[in-house]
Amino acid sequence: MGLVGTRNVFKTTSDFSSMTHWADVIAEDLLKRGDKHRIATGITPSGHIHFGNLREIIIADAVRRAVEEKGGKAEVVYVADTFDPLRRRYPFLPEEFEKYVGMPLSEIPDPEGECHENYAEHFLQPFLESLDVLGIDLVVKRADQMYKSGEYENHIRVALEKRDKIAEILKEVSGREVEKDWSPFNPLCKNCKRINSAKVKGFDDKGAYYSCSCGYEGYASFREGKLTWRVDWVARWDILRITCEPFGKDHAAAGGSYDTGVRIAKEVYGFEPPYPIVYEWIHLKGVGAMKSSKGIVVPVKDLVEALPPEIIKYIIIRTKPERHIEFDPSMILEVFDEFEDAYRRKDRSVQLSIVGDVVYSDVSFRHLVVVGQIANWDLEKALEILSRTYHVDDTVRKDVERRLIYAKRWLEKFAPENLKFEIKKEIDAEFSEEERRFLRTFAEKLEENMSPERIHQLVYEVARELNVKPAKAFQAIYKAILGKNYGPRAGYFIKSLGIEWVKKRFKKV
RNA sequence: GGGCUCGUAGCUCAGCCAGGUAGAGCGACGGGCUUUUAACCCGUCGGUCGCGGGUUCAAAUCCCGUCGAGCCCGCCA
Repeated sequence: MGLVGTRNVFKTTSDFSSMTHWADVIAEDLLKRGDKHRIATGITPSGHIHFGNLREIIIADAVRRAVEEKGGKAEVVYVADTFDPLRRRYPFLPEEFEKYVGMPLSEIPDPEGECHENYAEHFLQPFLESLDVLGIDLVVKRADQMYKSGEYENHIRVALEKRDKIAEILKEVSGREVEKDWSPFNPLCKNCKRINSAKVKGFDDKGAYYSCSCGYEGYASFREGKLTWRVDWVARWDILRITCEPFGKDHAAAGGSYDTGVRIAKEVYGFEPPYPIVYEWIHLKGVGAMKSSKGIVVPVKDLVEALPPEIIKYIIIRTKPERHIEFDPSMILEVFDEFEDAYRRKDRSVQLSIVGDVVYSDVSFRHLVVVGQIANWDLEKALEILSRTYHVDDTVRKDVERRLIYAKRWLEKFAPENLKFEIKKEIDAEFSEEERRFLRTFAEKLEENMSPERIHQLVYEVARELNVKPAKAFQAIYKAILGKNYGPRAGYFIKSLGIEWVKKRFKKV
């Protein structure tokens, strides 16, 4: 079977929209070039890694899956730019961090105490844990370790030897002339520990002589410094044998780092640059693009705690990379609806989003939010409630067990207030004579075996009988149970609470 | 100055790559049932496909131009 068989399977499913999914289009393109691929991603851990950053990784993962499903081999590599200098003291950093500006992130202490080995790890670790939850398999490389272990040595030497050629390309492509004493290699100063302040004065085949703005003059081996970004990126492609890389549109601008990278790859190092996937930014509704530097951010960690992984991935995968995403945390419930609907249609974006062997039942997330609150988040209780309206089999049980937790966290973190309720232990409201009469009569007529629909109907019947407005009747019911005058659909709600309990409660008013 | 993306129903978007005279969801409106956790069902309304040219028997779709919106070109994805 192999390739052709696999391909046909997905033809039929994705044909629902009569359009091939972007990840499949890219995968097909890649497979025309070869059947083994390595997809690179890279994020600088200079601050909280956020939802916007995540887009790059999820795109890479989706493409990897598409390539594999079509019979190719692929893996995702994540290079953390841990050797980049701290550009400036960000607003979230303590004042004393001023002194670390210019030093590599891997050489600076954890900004929040001793919890991690260094600055970079502090932001990197939680992100990597989140990726694990998202079911994204990748090879993690840390730039500082790559440099320190000598993986870059040859490429640094070549860059220094061909310094003029690189300068020429930079000028031709970007239109910017580099300074006379420019060098593609930035030594790490032994004295001030900064990686962006030393000028290269000369080099041999093991290292470079430099003079730093701090006054120090010395010699750095090719393991004690890094290449400037535009060259670093290209060297990385070559060292790691990268065939494909998603990157933000900033790098894609004409004369930007991808453009110069293409020429440096071909003319300096002599290899074919990777297949580019340019993607747009994720905007926070009403706020603008997410920027670590501006503090406009939804940290990946928060997201992963409150939303099932497939939903997070779906938000990104259903949208073509080149389109920007308007992310509105308050509207997430609609995304759940859409996802559940797409799940039933076996939508391609859903296939690419699902982690492992997760199977959905017919219980909607919306429903779980209500049931969970009634059951006070107790799984068995929730299942018991559900069993009144669903056939609870193993699939439902397993699904509810997993998603109930998310329903709870989502409710706490993102849900609008009007979806939240709490069953009062004791009646906690004032009632008019009319309301009392209604509740008592209603309680008397309520019978154990009534269906939710029947109960709902009964509200109207009793209200009519007593000449009470239905709206008043419902309000009385919610006041007696929740202490508010609105709540979940009454019939179903009462059934879920247990007829006996409700009868008793209403008689007490 | 250069580049990218977008402009299709009130809103969010699909359709464009491989042209065949417009789709979905939501909303609105009407009804099923005289508000009940964004309840469900049925139905209706709703678009000069930003604008102007060109190619074609045929253009939302291809080409050229133009306007508008957003964004990127200091290593901020």
